Amino acid sequence: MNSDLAQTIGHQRQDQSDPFGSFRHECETALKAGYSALKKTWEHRLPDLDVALTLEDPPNPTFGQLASSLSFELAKTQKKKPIEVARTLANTTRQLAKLDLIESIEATEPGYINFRANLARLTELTLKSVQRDGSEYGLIKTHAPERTVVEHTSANPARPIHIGTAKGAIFGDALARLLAARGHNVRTHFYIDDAGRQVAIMAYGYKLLGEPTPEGKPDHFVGKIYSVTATLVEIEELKKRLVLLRKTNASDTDLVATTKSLDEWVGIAADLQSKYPQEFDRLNKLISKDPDPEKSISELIRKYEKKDLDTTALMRRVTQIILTGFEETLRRARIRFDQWDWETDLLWTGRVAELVGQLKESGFTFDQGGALELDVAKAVEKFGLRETLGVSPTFEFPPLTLLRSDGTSLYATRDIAYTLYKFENAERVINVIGSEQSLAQFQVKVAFWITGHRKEAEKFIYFPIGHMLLEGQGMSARRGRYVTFDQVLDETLTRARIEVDRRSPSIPEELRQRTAERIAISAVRYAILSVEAIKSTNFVWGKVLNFETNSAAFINYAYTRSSGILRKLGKIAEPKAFNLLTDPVEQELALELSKLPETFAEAADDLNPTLLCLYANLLAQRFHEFYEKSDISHVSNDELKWQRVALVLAVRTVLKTLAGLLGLELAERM
RNA sequence: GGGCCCGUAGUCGAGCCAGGACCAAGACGUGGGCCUUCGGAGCCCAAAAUCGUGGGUUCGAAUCCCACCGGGCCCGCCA
Repeated sequence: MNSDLAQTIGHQRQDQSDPFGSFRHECETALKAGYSALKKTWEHRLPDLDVALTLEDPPNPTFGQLASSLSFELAKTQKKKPIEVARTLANTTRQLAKLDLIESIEATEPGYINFRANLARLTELTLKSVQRDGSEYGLIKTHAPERTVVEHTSANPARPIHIGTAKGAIFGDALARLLAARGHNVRTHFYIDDAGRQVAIMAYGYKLLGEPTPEGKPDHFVGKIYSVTATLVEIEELKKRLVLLRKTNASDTDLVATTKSLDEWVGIAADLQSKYPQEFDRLNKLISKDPDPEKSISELIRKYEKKDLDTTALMRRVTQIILTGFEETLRRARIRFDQWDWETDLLWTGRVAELVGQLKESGFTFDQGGALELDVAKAVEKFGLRETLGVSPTFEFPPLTLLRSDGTSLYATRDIAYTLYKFENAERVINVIGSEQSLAQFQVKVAFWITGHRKEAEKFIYFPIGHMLLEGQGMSARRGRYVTFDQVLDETLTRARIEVDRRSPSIPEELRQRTAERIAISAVRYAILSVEAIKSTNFVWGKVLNFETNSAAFINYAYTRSSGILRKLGKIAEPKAFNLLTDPVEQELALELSKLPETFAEAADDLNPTLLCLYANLLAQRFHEFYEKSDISHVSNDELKWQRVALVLAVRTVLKTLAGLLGLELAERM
């Protein structure tokens, strides 16, 4: 454990229970006392060590629940064998320790000091804590709450959300949930990139068609128009360029490349035509009437930036249609946003211009053919940022174009202004964005340094999302080789429904559907969250749709089984104590429950929801083991029965907490 | 050419930041068991790993450092 985390745990509020943390604290105190005592008696000087850092999880329960490797460290200076040091240290520590949660302290080969927990006491403490704190159990609050903005998803508003973007949405949403539960003031933002070319193309096509009322899901409807329009316009442009190239006797390589690109687009057009024949033919006719589609589109962009009334109305209208569809999809996935930020608002409010002005004054810009460039490399050297940014001494920072020669801004420029904007009401900003943006995110940081926003530069966190492969291949939006988030949710739901129908035919129809919905959304979210965000994920239908092997179903099943127990019992009573839970499966289960606070704090502070997926899986596993071995409804000893019921209730409480953090939905029956 | 990320059983994937009992968690798949007990979407057992390769640091390396190899991505007056 690092010192930050140790400190975090050490500074926990008194009123928040952390059973395993209390055990850890006892071990630390004992070890510190033992070590100080030893320092006074030994001839060789002992170093000042943070003994808390030497405590670790032993590989298996026979070595206790915590172990210290301190003796290995000391053996060096003492010129003794680690095991000898360990024996002496263990003896001293044992004498000075208050043995409450600690059962025993022993030295073992080759030199560890093992701390065995008093599992009876720990079980009791844990169950009391869960009973007392209820749904707040485990959600220990940070001692340094921060106003935090989490920007995520920010899908291009020109086509439906695909599964790659969905990964960012799910991680971003889980991060926001974790941080909020940790006590931070969290706001989620969606960045609407409406100033770019794609929205203009979409609006262009939409207007040509006479602004039809969407049929079916709005984002799919307008997205279709975008794809067709973009393809047709691109083909027009390539044809024009080819004519020009021939006229000017251009090089063969240029001709070949352009021809090849044209062929590719014609292929894509053929696909689109067969998929959407009506829209394709109509748009094809309409666009061919326009002498210069490219010019029409550029004009839309220019007018929109200037907030021309008619253009603005059109652009906002069509973007809003897409966003309505986005919201519908995101709502299905239990993802919500506090704020939707329009990129064009940054332009209209003058924030982008202001930023460019500041950068110009800094002296780190230069002119290149009328365009304004930011000398990123120079700034990196001037401020000595290589180490701060964690890049090697030979990293070449290319300059960043801030303004085109016609004076209009670029996406990167607006993104810097946007991130600064997010800091206006936050101390920390987390950008959940695809890993391909890493250079761009570096540039944002450098721009912060240049404009004197050093505090912001430190508190600006780039959370990269690794690529999503589709059945082993890269996805391609333009080739139509991608899966939409809606498709994934639909397919998973269909499959979940079949499973529920098969396994629980007695449940009423309406409830079966609701159950299937819960299982489906949980399956998708868990499948994404259980693999670290940075890793590229291979999306395989068979895997997401397989509930028999899916961990979300496994976790839910633990919950369902607990429901079954309670249902069978009918009514329950409070136990007098927790002293009869002595079976290893019971104590292992309680031990797992005792670790929620530490696991949660680490997951939230390290921005690592995957950690909680693993924890949830482990807890479910412990519960299933308990379920197999430990009977409840048939035991004749009532006190034992109610004690076991209390354990079951605690598991249910923690499973619900975990579900809330990860955005899973638990079904009572499945 | 420069850089960033990833590389752990047939497959997927924890552990790496904060080195320690690692003959490496868990899962899928494979082989074998368990339904007169609260729901078998489960439990138990078994086989399966040169931790990409080679050096180095260390009492100790999957973990830190260096080099190399493989895969992905970025280096636009695109977004």
